[in-house]
Amino acid sequence: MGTITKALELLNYFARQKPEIGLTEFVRLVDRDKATVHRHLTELTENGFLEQNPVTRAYRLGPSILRLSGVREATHPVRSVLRPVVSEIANAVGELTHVSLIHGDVLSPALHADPMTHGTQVAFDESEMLPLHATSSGLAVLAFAPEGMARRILKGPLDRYADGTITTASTLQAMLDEVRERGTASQDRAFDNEVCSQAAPIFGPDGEVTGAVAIAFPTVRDSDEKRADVRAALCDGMARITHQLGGVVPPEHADKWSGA
Amino acid sequence: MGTITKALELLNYFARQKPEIGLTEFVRLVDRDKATVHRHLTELTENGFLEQNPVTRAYRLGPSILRLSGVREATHPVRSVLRPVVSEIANAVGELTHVSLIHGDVLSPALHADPMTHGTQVAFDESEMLPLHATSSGLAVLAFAPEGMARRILKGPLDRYADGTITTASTLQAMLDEVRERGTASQDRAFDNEVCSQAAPIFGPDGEVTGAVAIAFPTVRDSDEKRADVRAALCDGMARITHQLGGVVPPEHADKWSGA
DNA sequence: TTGGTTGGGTTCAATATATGAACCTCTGGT
DNA sequence: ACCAGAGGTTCATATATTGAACCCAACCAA
Repeated sequence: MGTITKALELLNYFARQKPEIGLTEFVRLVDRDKATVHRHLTELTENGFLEQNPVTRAYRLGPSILRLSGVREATHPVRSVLRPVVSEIANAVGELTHVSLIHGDVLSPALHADPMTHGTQVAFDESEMLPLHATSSGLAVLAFAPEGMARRILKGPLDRYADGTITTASTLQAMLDEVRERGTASQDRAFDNEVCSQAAPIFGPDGEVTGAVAIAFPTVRDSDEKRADVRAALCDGMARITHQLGGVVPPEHADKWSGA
Repeated sequence: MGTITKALELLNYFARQKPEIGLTEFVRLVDRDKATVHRHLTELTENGFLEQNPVTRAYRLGPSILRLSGVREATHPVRSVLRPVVSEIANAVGELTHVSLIHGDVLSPALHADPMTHGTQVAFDESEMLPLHATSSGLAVLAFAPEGMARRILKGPLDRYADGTITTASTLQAMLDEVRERGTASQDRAFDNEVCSQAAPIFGPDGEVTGAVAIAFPTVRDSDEKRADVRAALCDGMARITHQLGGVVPPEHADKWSGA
């Protein structure tokens, strides 16, 4: 593993619940030598990717991140383009809606909207990468992904995240066939024991999958009626989002989302 | 210079005008060996900080940037907290308003709002770092910064950016005294030959300067009346922004901005 | 077809660069 | 006064980075 990767990995430990991390804690987290970690941290800090709380000396994400995300938004405005439509879906259904994009063999959350209409809500951590086999977003992606990706995942270890996680290649394969058929993926307690979700794929300019839009809600609010609503919202949403991002729904599959 | 810094520096070459950069172009830009640059680029790509345009194979900023900026926003919401107030100022004055934060010895833009009420407008590049001696934001910061920082800048080379750039330590020193007196900095043709600007400092929790809020407009629209308006907006804005960020205006200076 | 150019990407020996065990310093607790 | 745990530093060692040269594909012109 290269030095660059080692340093960048440090950034992944920051999350909503853990906005600041000290040197020693980092050493425990990544299990590398203190001197090494310290040098990485200072170098990241020098470049503005981290900044130090002057009183606790703990590190937190720095201003360069903001600057770069500004550039990316200005030139490739995924978020700002998506925000209105994702919010609209979230408000219509009344449940947390998020869009995630493929990044290697996991999904990277790009945007989420939470209507906050219920007392309980799904906690969505935008910093957490989503595994493909344990989320409805992942299944939606995999079902329409190129051969190689599905093969890699089917072969690889299928870690268990919650009681309902698919952990065998055969059930995953069967599930993917079903998703390909229906156009949307549905999961209950796959990633978290209290939430279920549905998702639909999003396509890029050449009709290739680039990510997924998903709606997640507490299992306790599940019902046949709700599922139908959610599915309808996703069928509508995936088309709009795909279109917004300059993508096209592959014609051979298009009918799956047009009807309902 | 460490490997990490070399790699991260690559990210700085992306800007609004240059959203995608190919391997060879990078080699020219940074003047390092192609193999080295390539390894850095691939490593950044593997970590999602870059992504490759599948057709041109050129690199652009990747999804991890979005993810991390989401985390930073969730835990340390500078942008979303600032957006309404900055927009409000921009709309009130009718000119481009931006907030920049100190990052080493330069300023890193954090947010800007452009009311787009005029035919011509200042082009603001959120990816460009602002030098302290050649921008009104920089002067506002320097005037209230700790000793050391001002000393470093006064000593260092004062590069010329435009016809009005301050390039001698003595005039800079005089200007800083004046800014400290007035509370706001004003510059004409310091960074760009067609724009002038005014700025006020922003303070952190311990009364230390953390950045500046500035209003920039084409020199052709300059007038005494406009200057007064802008200054008033900044005096109001700096207090609100400082407060929003959990900072306090140092009591010994506070009167400078309260009156007007 | 050939030959030339430009861009992306790869190889492998040489060496510059990252590493880690041990050490230092400061703070807070007892 | 002592200890524990935090952040940070040093310097010999070895490992990971480097760069000249090379390969390949696409494009262009003759």
